[in-house]
Amino acid sequence: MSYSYFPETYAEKPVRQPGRSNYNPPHLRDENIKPFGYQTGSSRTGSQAPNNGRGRGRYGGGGRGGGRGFVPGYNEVDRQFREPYRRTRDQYDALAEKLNEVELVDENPSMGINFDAYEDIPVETSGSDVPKPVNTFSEIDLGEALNDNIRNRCKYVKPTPIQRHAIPVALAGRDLMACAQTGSGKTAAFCFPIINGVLKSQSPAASQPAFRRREMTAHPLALILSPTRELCCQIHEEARKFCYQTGVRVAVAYGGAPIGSQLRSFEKGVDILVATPGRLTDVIERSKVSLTRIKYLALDEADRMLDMGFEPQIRKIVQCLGMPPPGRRQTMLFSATFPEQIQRLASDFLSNYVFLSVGRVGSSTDLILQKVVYVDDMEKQDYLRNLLHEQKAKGNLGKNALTLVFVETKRGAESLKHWLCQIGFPASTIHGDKVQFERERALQLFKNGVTPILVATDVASRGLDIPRVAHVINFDLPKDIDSYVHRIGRTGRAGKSGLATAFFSAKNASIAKALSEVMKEAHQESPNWLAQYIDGSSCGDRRYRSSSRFGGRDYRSSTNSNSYSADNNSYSTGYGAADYGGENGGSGYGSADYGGATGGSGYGSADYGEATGGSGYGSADYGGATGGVDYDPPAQAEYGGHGYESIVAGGWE
DNA sequence: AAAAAAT
Repeated sequence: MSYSYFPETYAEKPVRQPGRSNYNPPHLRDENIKPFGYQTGSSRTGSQAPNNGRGRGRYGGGGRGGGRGFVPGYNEVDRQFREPYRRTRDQYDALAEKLNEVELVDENPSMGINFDAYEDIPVETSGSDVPKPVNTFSEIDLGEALNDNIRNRCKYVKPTPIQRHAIPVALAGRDLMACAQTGSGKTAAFCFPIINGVLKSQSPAASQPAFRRREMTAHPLALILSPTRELCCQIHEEARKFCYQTGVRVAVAYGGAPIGSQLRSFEKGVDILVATPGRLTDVIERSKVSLTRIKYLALDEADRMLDMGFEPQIRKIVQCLGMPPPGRRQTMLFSATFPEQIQRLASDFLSNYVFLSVGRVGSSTDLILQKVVYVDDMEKQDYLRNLLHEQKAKGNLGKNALTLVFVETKRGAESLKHWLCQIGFPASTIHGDKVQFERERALQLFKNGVTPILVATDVASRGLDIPRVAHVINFDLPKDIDSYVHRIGRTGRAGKSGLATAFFSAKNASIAKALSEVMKEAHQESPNWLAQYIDGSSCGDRRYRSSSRFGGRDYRSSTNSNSYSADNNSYSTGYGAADYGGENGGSGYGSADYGGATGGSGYGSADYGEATGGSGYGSADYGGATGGVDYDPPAQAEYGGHGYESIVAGGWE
């Protein structure tokens, strides 16, 4: 197919028409939302969009509009940063410096942590001489600059339970294995002690003479490892917020992104390096980074990092690439789940460690309303369509709620997204077959509400903190209960409530037992029919059983454990619509959030066009967008609701 | 049998 009428240069240099566009995509027409990008007003959106398949070459330049619309000043720095050709080394450094010091503002300050939700949560610690927990940040000596950032910049008022217990342990220099429910503030729990330690070490990289001379090998004092690139970025951003104006240098190393800029960022010194394993190994082997001065090692999602596929890489990094041995470094492992055999494996990396668990290991929070429905594989799409239509019609999750749909395979993700777009639900996908650039953009489009549905593989199951995800749908249930726990943990974060719906089919018998246990622990009602799948094929599956049954326990023993709050009273969570309904309607997507975004450079129209159709699905998507299929709800979109049993709790209305 | 993680 030829689009010769459409000049090639057009895509490389998107034409910006002055003024605002009148175009408002159909799915937003009756809702007065203007997400990123629409304000730039290119006539290309939809109607003229070319059908170019993957289109990356063409869109290379236009793609990245306003990923950071909420960060004042960031776009300008970012834009300059992306025009390397005419810049000298010094200009580069100046820009890098500026980028490092750009103030990251909390995207959504109104979404503070709801601490009431965490009261009476059971906490278990074990190990010798466990340091006492604290109740306030001021009880901890984190230093003036860090305290100021915590209180005034990040608006953290008081520590979450995991922070109350983990920070004193970490500050005492002890190794730590910590389990805490999803969304309860683990990142800060390991970042604060690390930053404090770096500050106390008297030699933050910026002041080291070696780096004034641009020594070619960086020697970070702290290493934070994560299992996915997106999580790596997220931790890096968090850490930079905490480090603002402390002089502590945070750098990031992950695959799929150009290595050059990452390497340059190391040259002026690194105190804290946030990395994924592959790229880290690469930069170590190029002698750009050395681990010999590591004093702090943190593994986020530690159980994932140490499971079968990952463990050799981690072992290599921790044991073979110059890292000081346990005892000469401080090691902290964090996760929401920690199967016993992984704990056993992890003890290789630890020395006289404290085990800490807030809530039960591998349990989900009460804040998430979990539903399981039986849906035949053939009927899943129909069911999903009804569910989404009902959700939209009732608006019971709030107007701007985001829905995260998990599927089993990368291909499945693409085809489901394609179908969703066709029936009038703007969706995008994130999975490992996409290039990093596309992955990050999909996430951004989802966060911004341009595509309020994200279809994802397990790449998005762990750690990602996406505000306003009101509904997690397990279109395909995972084989592994830990994955289920992490997936549903994308909602119900920071003390907010959330909804999780699982489509259970005959294929999922192996997870039935573990699933009903997880639901029981979180005080959820599991349907009676689920029991009939339990005794059949699941009894042989020891792995899932053990992870659930021994959950909450330090595998070493339970004899020396101290219980701080034994009573496991269920706290009332109130599944009213407040969290995702009125509250967000007011402050979430109000002018504040999108005001900033609109002022930014926004998404170029090229971006929007491609994202709408989704990239990587060949011509049909783009053609679809052009023909108005993707964004034009088909006739049958009117929702009857007949014969469709409502599975959403009454309380949500 | 799938997903993720370096080029």
